Amino acid sequence: MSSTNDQIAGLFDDMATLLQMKGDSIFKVRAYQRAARTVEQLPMSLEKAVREGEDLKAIPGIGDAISKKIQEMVTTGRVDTYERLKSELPRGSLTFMNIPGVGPKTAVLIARETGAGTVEELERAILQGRLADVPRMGEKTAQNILRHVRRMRSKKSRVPIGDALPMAEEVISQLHQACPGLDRVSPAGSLRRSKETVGDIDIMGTSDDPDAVMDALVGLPQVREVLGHGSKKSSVVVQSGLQIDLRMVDADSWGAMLQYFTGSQQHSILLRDYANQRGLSLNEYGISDLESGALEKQADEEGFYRRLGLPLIPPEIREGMWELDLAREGRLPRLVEIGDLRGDLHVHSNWTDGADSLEAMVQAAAAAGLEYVAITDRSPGRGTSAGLSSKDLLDQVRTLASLGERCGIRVLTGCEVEILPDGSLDHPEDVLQQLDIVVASIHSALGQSPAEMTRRIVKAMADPTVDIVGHPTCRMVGSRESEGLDVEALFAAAAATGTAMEINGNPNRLDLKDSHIQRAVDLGVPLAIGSDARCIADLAHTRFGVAMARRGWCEAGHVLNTLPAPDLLAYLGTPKPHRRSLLAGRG
DNA sequence: GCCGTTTTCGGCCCGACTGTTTTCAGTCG
Repeated sequence: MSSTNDQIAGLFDDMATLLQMKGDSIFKVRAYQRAARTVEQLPMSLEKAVREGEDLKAIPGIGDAISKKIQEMVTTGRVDTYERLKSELPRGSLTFMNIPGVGPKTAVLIARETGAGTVEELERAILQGRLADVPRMGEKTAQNILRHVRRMRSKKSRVPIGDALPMAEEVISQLHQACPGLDRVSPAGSLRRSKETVGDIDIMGTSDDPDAVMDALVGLPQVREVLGHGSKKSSVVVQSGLQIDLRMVDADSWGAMLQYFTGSQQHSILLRDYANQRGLSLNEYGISDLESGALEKQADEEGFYRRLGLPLIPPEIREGMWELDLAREGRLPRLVEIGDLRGDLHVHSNWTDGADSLEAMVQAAAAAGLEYVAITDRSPGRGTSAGLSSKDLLDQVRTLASLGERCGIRVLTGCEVEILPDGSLDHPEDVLQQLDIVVASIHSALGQSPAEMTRRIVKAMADPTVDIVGHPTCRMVGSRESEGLDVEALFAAAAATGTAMEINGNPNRLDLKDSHIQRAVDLGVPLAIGSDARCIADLAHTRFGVAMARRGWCEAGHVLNTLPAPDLLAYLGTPKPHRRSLLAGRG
């Protein structure tokens, strides 16, 4: 029997809900919710941790009872308490919790009183007027539920950051154009924390004339529906189906507001608890003294944390894990920034499946201020997309010789070589040896078992010519997860052989993902942030790679392409097992 | 159910909004 961390997190979320439906202690409910959030983000597999007898109680928010339930889930595939709780409540209760505005109390009430077990049955009950008759309901509530059920159907669930961030940036730029009085403005919520997908877009701003900004938002051409239009908060749905919430706040509370609406909720709970212990109380306007009740407004976020005796905690790690403990001890890492990247180590051209020429890509990389760029076109592979034969690759190497000088950037010759199903590489060793850098990746035979995949990648890492494993887990955001792949084994091999793992910035991949990056950092695995660009515009995808790296607590010193060009070349010129010391200790 | 520079017991984040209420429960972020 096996259970993934996500399944265990889902179980704890459901348990929290069921306990709440039963009217159990809200603190017990919150304990399960916290455990769910923690498990979801854990950098290592709980199943493996249980098998190896590790102490789960060292994990924040996991104590005696929950640790036993994790063991039960991993060893038997089910948790008795959960099954029992579920059987005590009416069918449909958990389902109705997915309807916005319907919480545990309402979900049980409508399941019990209407007898509905599915959303379709509930919809029929509402149309027949059977919900409005239920005590504590009413016509208005019934119609609201109906509206939400119908909107739920047309709304897509979560949107990748690669779509959401540009959309938010466009809206912000449109608002600036329309409203000269718009002063501060920033994304908040999960978008500001750079989660790989977001449920909606939160934007906050300050202005002398907030109404004008709100009017501008609801009047934007891409707005499909206006859900709310006030002077403090407005909500719209844009063409793509994504919801955008805009809040206009007073400038003197900007810091407290931004902190509050950035979350995460778990981070807020821990921070407020921390403040309470120091005689302070936090809300979205500022910080008040518990005794006197006097409120100090906070105009900027740094001051907000400083008032609590803490350094500014970067939004990307505000997830209620270890960030508060480390902040208190002054041991927060200095997370890698986009400006730390000196080059891009994964770029394609129209010699294979890219859209732009070698020269155009190199020029664009130079214009972006990079010191170096590696051209890494695909090998023939077994797939349909045309890769470069070994002969064409060597032609490309000769073509590149003069290009860098003309464009004012160091050009590294390279390739993205396919790791064949047996773990061998798709170019002969003597060809690969002539390149500055080799990225080895998998695009074919994805149907192999996770164990075969693991062996295949580990074998490729043993090859002395392989510098980086590209998109190492072959995941695709929202559609294909790397379940079963032995990431621990990959990282162990990477550390042992001195092979770097890529953080692929293509927003459809984001591979490694945040929790894997965190684990890689812990294990001292070298990392490389690459755009995997296929056209000039894609070069900017490194910013998504950096965002994921930051969520993975990654510092500049962990990342290969923060090295200046001469240091990187010296690194690549050193035999793999001896490279580690050249990167370690930086940043 | 978790947790401890006041504690192994007694605490546990905070405010806004909504609808159905005669003073508040439920939901959300």
